[in-house]
Amino acid sequence: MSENTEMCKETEKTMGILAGKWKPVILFHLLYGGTKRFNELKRLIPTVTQKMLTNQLRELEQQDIIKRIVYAQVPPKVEYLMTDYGRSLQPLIEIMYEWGASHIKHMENKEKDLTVDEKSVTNSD
Amino acid sequence: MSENTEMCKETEKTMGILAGKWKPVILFHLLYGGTKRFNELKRLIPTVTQKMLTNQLRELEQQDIIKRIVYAQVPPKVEYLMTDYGRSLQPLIEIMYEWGASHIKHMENKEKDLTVDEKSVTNSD
DNA sequence: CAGGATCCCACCTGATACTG
DNA sequence: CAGTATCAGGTGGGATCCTG
Repeated sequence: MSENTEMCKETEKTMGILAGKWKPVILFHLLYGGTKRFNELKRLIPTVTQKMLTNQLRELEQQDIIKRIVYAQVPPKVEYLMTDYGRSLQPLIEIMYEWGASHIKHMENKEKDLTVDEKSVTNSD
Repeated sequence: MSENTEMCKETEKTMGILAGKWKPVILFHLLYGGTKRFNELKRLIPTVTQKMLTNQLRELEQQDIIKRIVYAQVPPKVEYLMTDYGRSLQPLIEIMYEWGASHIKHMENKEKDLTVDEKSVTNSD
């Protein structure tokens, strides 16, 4: 964890995996929801477009985070699931989730502070 | 940590903080190197431009992650440091760092695997 | 020293249409 | 079903020049 050695390429690498608007959401669903088909993910993430979903899934696949299984059958069927390696991201996703949750509260409290700063301070609700 | 509740806005919030090419690096330096002046950061991150450094610092400041202290003096002096709240990101940055480090090794090993896949498999080194 | 202002481009993102 | 192809828009990021 040295500060000066060629800056922290490690955190950048991690960001390289997580960067991309939909990747954390995809990982979240695959981690906690298990194997999913393409359209299942699409339903779970209604605001994503096919293009972007495909895009992000491909990148995660190339990075060995998720696995893509194609079934050679007439109604195409493709499944996505976490690789063992991808599962190592779970603690990170979990921390991100928890930090995000507390961050949301933090911001809400800041709002309140601004709202009540003119009211009586004795009211400690 | 439910899967279906309005998708995981929490992880997205966290990404909202960390997104930006230079933010993790900046946070890394401020977390482990302490208070830094503008040009100190610029020296520590040689490939960043003034514009982007300013940009990312401003965003982190607005998000209450870092604090910007301006000294009203003739040779301008501005210091940046983590807020108490920003410091709560430390475990996250640390996990990102560690995961990134192991990821780099993981990828190096994949390269090696591809290199030796034609050699004798009996060599279990 | 610590930026602000401008120009520029690549790529990220999205909507729509089409296909094996 | 699970994409691909194409077009269009917005934004992140970078280079350069200028300033209090």
